[in-house]
Amino acid sequence: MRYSQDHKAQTHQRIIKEASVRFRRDGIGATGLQPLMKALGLTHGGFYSHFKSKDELVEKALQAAGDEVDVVCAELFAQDRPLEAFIDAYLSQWHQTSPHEGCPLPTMSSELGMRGQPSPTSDAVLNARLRQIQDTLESDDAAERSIVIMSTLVGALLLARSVENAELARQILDVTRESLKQAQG
Amino acid sequence: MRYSQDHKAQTHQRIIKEASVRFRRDGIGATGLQPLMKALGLTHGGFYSHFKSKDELVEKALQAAGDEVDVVCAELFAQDRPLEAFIDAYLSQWHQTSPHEGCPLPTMSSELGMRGQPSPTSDAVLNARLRQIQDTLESDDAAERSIVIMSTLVGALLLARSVENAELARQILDVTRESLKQAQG
DNA sequence: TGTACATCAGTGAACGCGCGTTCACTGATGTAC
DNA sequence: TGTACATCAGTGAACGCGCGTTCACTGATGTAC
Repeated sequence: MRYSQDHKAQTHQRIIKEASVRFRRDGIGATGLQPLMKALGLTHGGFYSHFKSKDELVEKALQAAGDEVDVVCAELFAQDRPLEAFIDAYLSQWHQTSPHEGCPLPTMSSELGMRGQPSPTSDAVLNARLRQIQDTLESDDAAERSIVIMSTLVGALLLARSVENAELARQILDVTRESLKQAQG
Repeated sequence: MRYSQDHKAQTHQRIIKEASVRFRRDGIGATGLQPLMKALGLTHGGFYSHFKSKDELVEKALQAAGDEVDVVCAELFAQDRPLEAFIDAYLSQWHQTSPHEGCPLPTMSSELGMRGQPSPTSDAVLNARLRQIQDTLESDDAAERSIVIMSTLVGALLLARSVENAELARQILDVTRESLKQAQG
């Protein structure tokens, strides 16, 4: 059945959005296209009138996750103390327990790194964050500092999420947050 | 056919060793038991006379990877400037390109975190590193510092491995390495 | 020491299942007259 | 404005495949006599 006007574009976006959630929460490999389409009230066969492969969806979903995070970060970096706001948000309890709505780097990077053909989209997401951090720093080693800060944020969130001991998880976030903020003076 | 003496124990260890390599290199989900056993010159049916499930192998393989890394780290921490030696090794080009022989945290953590039932083995691996770092620090916030250092190391390696741009990857490792070493004074 | 038997690590076919992908089809809508 | 037709988003069965797991079986070795 042919649908009205922009119906296809809407469905296209709904698929990307749901994929970006599932890839971040469950992983790329563990996310099936069949359950994904079913969750949207669609049948799996229709998938290929939107994307030519799962790989293409991965690319689009990663990009969408990046864009989503861009919006949130734009607000954070518009605040009084932008870097502190960003660090607080990145290492918040909310971010720890909401991988599906958060930064795709701690969840998807390892799988993306293991794939045969890595995509530049992952680089774009990282570079967007690096540039934002860089712009808040006055020092002449701003580029270098931004890399260290992002590495620390990504590592701390990854570890906090993977650790069984809830107290240790909390400590990783708290300690890292305070250390990074303190380093900014 | 019944094999001699400790033949079973040897096979058991060979399976664990091969799994620890593949889980770190390819990921847990992407590693099939069939190809794994075949690579050892065995048939897949025999797997279950060694382990009761893939999950049990994951646990054992993670532990084995941890033990393996423990040995390497013991040597590093026995050197003159133990923390610098550890940081240099962790963020070395060798470690970047050898996930299958390296620290299981940057490769396996995200998948372990996504599993329903996380295991304490992952915590044990992390805690082993934290304690080693802690013991080299004189400051009274050694515990906190060790957490931040490990977060940074894990994040930097993860990002360096996942990024497409080789120059950016190199920069992530170099910049983070120097920053961490400098922070030690 | 030589023979009969029990053990059990490893074999290989088979189980059901979900995966990504293909494809002939449907039928409500947009378009042309 | 009303009718005939073309479009194509979505359907749902089917494809081959590899997954984790089960199971009846094999046969070289260790053990008992």
